Amino acid sequence: MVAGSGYSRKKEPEAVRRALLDAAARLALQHGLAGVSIQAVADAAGVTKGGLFHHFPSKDALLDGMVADLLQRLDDEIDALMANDPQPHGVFTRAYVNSALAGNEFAFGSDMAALSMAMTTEPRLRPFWATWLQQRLARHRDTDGSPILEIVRFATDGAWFYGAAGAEGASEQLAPLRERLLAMTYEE
Amino acid sequence: MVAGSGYSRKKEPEAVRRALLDAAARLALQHGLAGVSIQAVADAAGVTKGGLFHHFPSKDALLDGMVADLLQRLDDEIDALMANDPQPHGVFTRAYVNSALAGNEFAFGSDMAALSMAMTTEPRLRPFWATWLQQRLARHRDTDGSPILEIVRFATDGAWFYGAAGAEGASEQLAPLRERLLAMTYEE
DNA sequence: ATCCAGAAACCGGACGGTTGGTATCTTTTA
DNA sequence: TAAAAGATACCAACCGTCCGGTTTCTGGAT
Repeated sequence: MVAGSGYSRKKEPEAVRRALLDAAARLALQHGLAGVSIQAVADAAGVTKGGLFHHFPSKDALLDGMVADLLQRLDDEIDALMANDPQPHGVFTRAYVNSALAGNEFAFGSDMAALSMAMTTEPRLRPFWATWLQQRLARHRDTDGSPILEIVRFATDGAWFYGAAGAEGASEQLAPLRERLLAMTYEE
Repeated sequence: MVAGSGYSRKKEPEAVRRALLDAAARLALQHGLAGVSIQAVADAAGVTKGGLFHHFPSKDALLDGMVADLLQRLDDEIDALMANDPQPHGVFTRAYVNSALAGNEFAFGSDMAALSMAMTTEPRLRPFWATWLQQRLARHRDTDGSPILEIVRFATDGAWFYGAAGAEGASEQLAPLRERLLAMTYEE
C-alpha cells in the first residue's frame, strides 16, 4: 500500500444505493430537479461519480430508479394503513388521504414532493404515476369504485399540491378539509 | 453596408417579448423545464441570445415573467367565463372548473401545464400560484367560500393533474367527473 | 484454515458539449 | 443623433459520461 494514496470504505452496495436514491429525492425537493446533478447526488451520498455510475448506468436510470422507489414506498405505506382499517368501503381512498395529508404536519417535504416534481418536469416519467394509480385502483374497484371516492382522491391530490406549493396557513386550512374528506369516504 | 454581413429585422419589441414568453412556455411543456434554456428559447422565438437578454436580464427573470404571464392569462380566462354566468353562488369555482377541464378536449398541452411544471420544479416559483389563488379567493369569498366548493376546486386540480400526467383514457374518465363537479357548485 | 484469483464495488480525473452571462458592435427607431 | 433593439463573439463554470485504476469481497482449491 502506498502511503497517503489509499482509501477505505466498507462495501455495502445496497446501503449505497439507498443513500443515492434518498439523496436524489432530497436534493430534488430542496433545490428543484435542476439541483439533481450526478455530482451533487454522489456528494450527498458520500460517493464519487464513478461509484454512482456503477449503480446507475445513466442519469435517466437514476431518476427512473428514484421514481420507482418512491412509488414503492407509497405502496407500502398505503398497504400498512389499509391493514388497520376495519371498514371495507373506501379503505383504499382513506389510506390514500391519510398518506398524503398525514398527521398534524402535512407531508410537504416528503417523498411525494420529489415524485410530483420528477413526473411534472420530465415528460418521460409522467406515465409512471398514472399507471400506478390505475393498477392500484383496479385492485380496489369493489371497495373504492364510487364516484364520490374518486372526487375525494382527486381533492386530496389538489389539496396536497396546494400545501406543497407553500401556501401560507395551509396546515390550518387543510386540517378541517382532511376531516371532511375522510367523512366522505364513509358515505353511501 | 458590408456585403453579406448585414442583417435586417423589423423592431417589434412587444411582439418579440410575447414570442419569448410563448416559446418558453411551449418548450417547457414539450421538453420539460430542463429544455428551457436561454439558447433554445431565443432560437424558438427567432431571436439571438443577446436579444433575449435585452428583454430579460436573467433566466430567472424570464421564468418569473413566464409564470406571471400565464397567471395573467388564467385570470383573464376566468373573468371571461364568470361574466357569462348568471348564477352568483359558485361563479368563480365554476369558471375555475371550466377553465381547467375545458371543452371536450382537456387542456393538457395548455398554459397550465407549463405553469404547474415551473412551480413544481423551481422552489422559488412555488408561492406564486398559492398567492394567486388566495388573492382570487379573497375576492369571491361571498360566493365561493363554502367548504364544498373548496373540495370541488381541489378535485379539479387533482383531476387536471391526473389528465396532464398522460393517463390513458383520461378524457372518457374525466368528462363525467367534470359534470359532477359542476353540479356540486350549485348545491346548498 | 489459508491462499489466491476474479469479480464486484468504488475512486477520481478527463473529455466534449452546453449552460447562463457579459461585452461590444451594428442597425433601427424616435 | 441619442437611445432602444438586436446581433455577434466570447467566457468560465458546469453538465453527463466515460474509463483506467484501486480496494474489498467471494468462493473454490489446497
